[in-house]
Amino acid sequence: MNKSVHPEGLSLNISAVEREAGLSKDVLRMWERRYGFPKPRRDENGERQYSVPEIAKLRAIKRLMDVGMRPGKIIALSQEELNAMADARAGARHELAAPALEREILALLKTHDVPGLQNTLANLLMRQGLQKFVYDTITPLNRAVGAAWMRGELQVFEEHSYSEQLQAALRTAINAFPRQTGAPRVLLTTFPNEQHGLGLLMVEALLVPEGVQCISLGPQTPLEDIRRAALAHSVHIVALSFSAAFPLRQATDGLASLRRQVPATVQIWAGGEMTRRVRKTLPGVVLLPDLAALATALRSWRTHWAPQSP
Amino acid sequence: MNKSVHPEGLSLNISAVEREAGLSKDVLRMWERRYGFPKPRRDENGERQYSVPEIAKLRAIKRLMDVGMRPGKIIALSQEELNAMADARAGARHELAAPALEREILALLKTHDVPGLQNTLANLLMRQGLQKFVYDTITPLNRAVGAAWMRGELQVFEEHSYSEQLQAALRTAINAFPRQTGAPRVLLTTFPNEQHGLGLLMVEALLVPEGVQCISLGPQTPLEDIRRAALAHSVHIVALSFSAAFPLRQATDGLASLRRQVPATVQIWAGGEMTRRVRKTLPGVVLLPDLAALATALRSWRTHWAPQSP
DNA sequence: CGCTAACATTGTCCTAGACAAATCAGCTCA
DNA sequence: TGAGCTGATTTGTCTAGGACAATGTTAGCG
Repeated sequence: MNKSVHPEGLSLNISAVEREAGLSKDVLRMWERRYGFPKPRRDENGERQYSVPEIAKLRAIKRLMDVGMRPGKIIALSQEELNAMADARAGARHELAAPALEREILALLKTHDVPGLQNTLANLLMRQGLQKFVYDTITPLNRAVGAAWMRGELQVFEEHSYSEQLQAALRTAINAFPRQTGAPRVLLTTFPNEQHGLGLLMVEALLVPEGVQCISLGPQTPLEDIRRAALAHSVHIVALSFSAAFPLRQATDGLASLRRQVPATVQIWAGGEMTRRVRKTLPGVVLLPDLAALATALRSWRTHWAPQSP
Repeated sequence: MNKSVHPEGLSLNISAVEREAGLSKDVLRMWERRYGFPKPRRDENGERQYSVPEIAKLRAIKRLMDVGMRPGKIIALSQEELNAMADARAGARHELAAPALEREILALLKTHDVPGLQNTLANLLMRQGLQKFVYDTITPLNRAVGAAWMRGELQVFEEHSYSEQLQAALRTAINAFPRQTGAPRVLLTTFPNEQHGLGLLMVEALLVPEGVQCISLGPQTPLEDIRRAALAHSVHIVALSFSAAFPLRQATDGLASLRRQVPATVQIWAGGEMTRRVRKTLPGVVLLPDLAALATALRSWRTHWAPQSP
């Protein structure tokens, strides 16, 4: 079964790599066959044992693939070349924005100053207000933390710590708002296999101050239950969040299927990093490639639908 | 609802079933080989197309397996027999007490009254205080919800909704306490493959009012990073939570390994339903089979908090 | 009783081939 | 120029059954 524990840290089996790198077992085996990388050594039972540098490189490749690169083009590159590539992309996109704050937060994370982190986040939240906090602080911060993690500057537990503190802060702020009863009523969740609940919380943080009634199911709801929940709560909108790593195919199939299963009067919104990779338009699904699109979609819903009730 | 579409509603491919039922592709294929169920029809490419009743039965089987049944014993039963089995299990455990509160909450869940649920929870929390709320309300409530889910009285999404509301309430209440700086400092997390974070939140809710400084990493921290985090934060205690279904062996191996990796002066606490199944005593690991044991362990730590054996 | 050893059950990993789906490159035509 | 089409290339998922590791159960022995 799962002997994924790597107590002495030397190597991991294929299941563990699937988890750590986010690449399916099938893909790992296929790359080995086709490209010759990764080429893990085998244990006495002939099972693959991946080394730590191999995993690091796999993560780097995955990360680049998540923003559109194709494996064949980059799999032969060295770790340094991959890092350079990622830096180039990240740098190009937002070198203008003042990274002072980001540097400060990263420093707090690296020195494991949890109270300092809590203070800083709470402070920013108070000063900026919830919505501005999400737009102007969390979004670039997430990017910076993701990039630092990729470069190996952050440990896994430091990233966990960041995520946990942020969620605590957001949750508290959201709950401070009076309970909403207005329209629209929005169902919030993610598909199975999508672990990241932070996106949901960010969406909720943007919607609740607008008087939207949010019903969150947390992450990982089976499709069938999303359908049932949408009907049971008579929601106007079902909003799904997808992180960059989510398999495109699974998302589009699932969205199409969901579209067929809920009444046409119910809108389906799909947001998160992943949606930037979507090429074809999905009929009956509103794509929200960034948070600004969320505000637009809400305004649009209110002008077109608010008078009637579905 | 819109009846014109029953598009693909009639069958799903193996990936979709993996998601919906929570059973891996390997397992689905192996069951077919070994037990002859499920036996999906094949499409024109020879690929498996599972029917809706098959998926329903797979879900029922999975549910029973999560509470310890073995597939070989139940896979041949009919859907009705499976349901009966679930009833028996759920009923047995909880026939004595179905107090008013639990019935009330279940009713709120079944009528999808989210505001009502929020109100009721917030009300209880205020009246009882955080710790008593955890002991006297959440613990029996979790049991009741689990039993109802077993019996098929609750949908997956209703259970998600419960969990989400509860976490929101707890998180807010915890954050309302002033930041702690005292001793002990406790690191909170779970092993990989342990999804359930509610237990962590409950522990935090009990410790924070006692002046304990909690550092939570959320669920699913790799062993190696638990070690690093323990050292980086110089914690006095590492507390881990395990739900009932967690593989015993994986837990004991992991705990033993962790014990070797962190200094002997750092205590390791292991709590959650799973720990009731542990027979042998794990040297250097404090088992907390229930929440009362947590309070005891804390008191014990505080009375002789001089570092133990070198 | 509590322990270990043998046995039964169950899940994961293996190979390697087929083919579907996405993307790219080159072409034609408005 | 650029919009659309076609075919080639790349990439991911599915298939099959065998091997064996991990786990649970039972029997036998102190």
